[in-house]
Amino acid sequence: MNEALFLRNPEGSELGKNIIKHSIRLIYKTGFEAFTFKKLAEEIGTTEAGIYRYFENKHKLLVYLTAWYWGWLEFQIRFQNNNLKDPKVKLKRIIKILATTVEDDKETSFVNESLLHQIIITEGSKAYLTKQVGEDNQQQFFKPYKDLCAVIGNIILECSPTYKYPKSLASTIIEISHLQNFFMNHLPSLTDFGKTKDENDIISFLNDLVFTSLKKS
Amino acid sequence: MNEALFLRNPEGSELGKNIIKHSIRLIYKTGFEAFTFKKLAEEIGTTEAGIYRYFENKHKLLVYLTAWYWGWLEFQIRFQNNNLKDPKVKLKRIIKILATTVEDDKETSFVNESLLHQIIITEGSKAYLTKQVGEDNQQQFFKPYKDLCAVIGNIILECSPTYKYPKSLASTIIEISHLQNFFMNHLPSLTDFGKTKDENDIISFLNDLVFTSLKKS
DNA sequence: GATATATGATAGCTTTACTATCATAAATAA
DNA sequence: TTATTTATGATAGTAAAGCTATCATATATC
Repeated sequence: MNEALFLRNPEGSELGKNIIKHSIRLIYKTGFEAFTFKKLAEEIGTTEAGIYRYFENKHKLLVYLTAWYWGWLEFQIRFQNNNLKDPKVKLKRIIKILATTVEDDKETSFVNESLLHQIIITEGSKAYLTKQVGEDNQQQFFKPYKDLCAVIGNIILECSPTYKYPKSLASTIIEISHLQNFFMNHLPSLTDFGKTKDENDIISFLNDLVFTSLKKS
Repeated sequence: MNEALFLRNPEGSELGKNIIKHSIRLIYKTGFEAFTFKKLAEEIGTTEAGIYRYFENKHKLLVYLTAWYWGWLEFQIRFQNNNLKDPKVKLKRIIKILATTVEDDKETSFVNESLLHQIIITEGSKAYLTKQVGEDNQQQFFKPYKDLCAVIGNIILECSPTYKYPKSLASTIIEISHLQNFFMNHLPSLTDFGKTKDENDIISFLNDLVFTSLKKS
C-alpha cells in the first residue's frame, strides 16, 4: 500500500484497523459527503485528533479504501483465473467478478468487502474526479486501479491481438459494471434491468458488448 | 426547468443569470468540492444570502446545471439530426456530439456551454452519486438526462430492432464519452489515447463499440 | 529504570453552510 | 401620484466541519 496515503499505517494497530472497519460502515451508511472524522471517532470511541494521526483528511481515506479494493480485486482475479488457459474464459470470469456482489472475505477481519464494493460503486469515482487528480496521480495513488486495468487490457489483447482499444475497453468494463449497477438500483430507466434488478443481466450486457467487439476485429 | 430545483428562477433576473454564469466559471476553476456560495458571492459582487435566495445549497445548483446541460444537449441533437433519415447516421452524429468539445453557444449569453461541458465531465456524476438520489429522482431532477437517454435508446432500436439493451447502451455511450475524455486528459494510461489526446479517437472507439454490437444482433 | 511511542482528553481556530433581520431601491398596482 | 409589494444589500449570528496544538497517561522498548 502506498505510504503517502496515510500518516500512520492503519494496518499496524488496533485503532488503525478500527478506523478502516468503521469508516467503511459509516461511509456506506451516510454517504461520503455526510461522512466526517468526528462521527467516525464517536463510532469507534476515540477522538477526532486520533483519526487525524492516521489520515490527513477524508479524501485520502477514500483514496486509501479504493486502492485497497482494487488491489484486493486484482488478487481475486488472479486467484480465480489461476488455472485457466483460454483468455475468453478468463475475460468472462473477470466480467462476472466485476459485476457480482462481493461476499465478505473472512481472511481480512477488518475489511467488509461486501460493503466496500457498494462504496466503490457509489463513491469510487469521487477518488479521482477532483481538481487534485494530477498531483494524486503523480504520487501513484491510482496505481492499483491502473494495474488492474492493465491486467484486463492484456487479456483483451490475448483474446483479440488486433483490437485497437484494449485499455479503453478495460476501463470501460470496470466503470460500466459499477455504473449500470448503480443505475439499475437507483435510476432504473437508464438501464434495461430495472424490472429484474438482476446482476446477471448486467453480466449479459457486458459480455455481449465486449465479445461482439472482440469477435469482429 | 424543474421548479423544485430553485427557490427563485435564476433566468428571471440579472442577479440570477449572474449566479449561473459565475457558478460555471467558479466550479470550472476550483472544482465542486472547493466551490462555496461565499466565494461565488464575492465573484459576483453580491452577498452569500443573495445566492441562498435562489438556490437552497450547492448540490441543488449542480443538479440545476446538469439538468440545463442535458436539456440543451437534447435540443442540439434534435436540431443537428433534423433532416436525417438513416438511424445509423443519426447515432454516429450523436456520438460525435457527445464526445466533442462543445463550442460556446452565443444564443445563451449567461451560459458558457464549453465550460459547462467540462464541468459535466468532471462533476456531472456527483449530481446523482449521492445518498439522496432516490428523493432527487422522485422530484424528477434527472428527467432531462433520462429523456436524452430515451431518445438515444430509441435511435439504437431503429438501428437494430432486436438489440436487447438499448437503454443501457445509451447510458453507457453518454457516460463513457465523458469518462474516456477525463481519463485521456488526467489518467491517460487508462485509455489508448494518452499519446494523441485526440477526441476523434474516443469517437472511433465508441463507434466501434456501438456498431459492432448493433451489427451482430 | 529511563525513554520512546501511541492514545486520550481538551481546547481552540478558521471556514463552511446556513438563517434571520432590517434598510433601501426599484417595479407595480391602486 | 401615492402606496405597496418585491428584489437586493448589509450585517449579524449559529452550528457544524475541518483542522492543529498541547498535555497527560498508559504501554512498549531499550
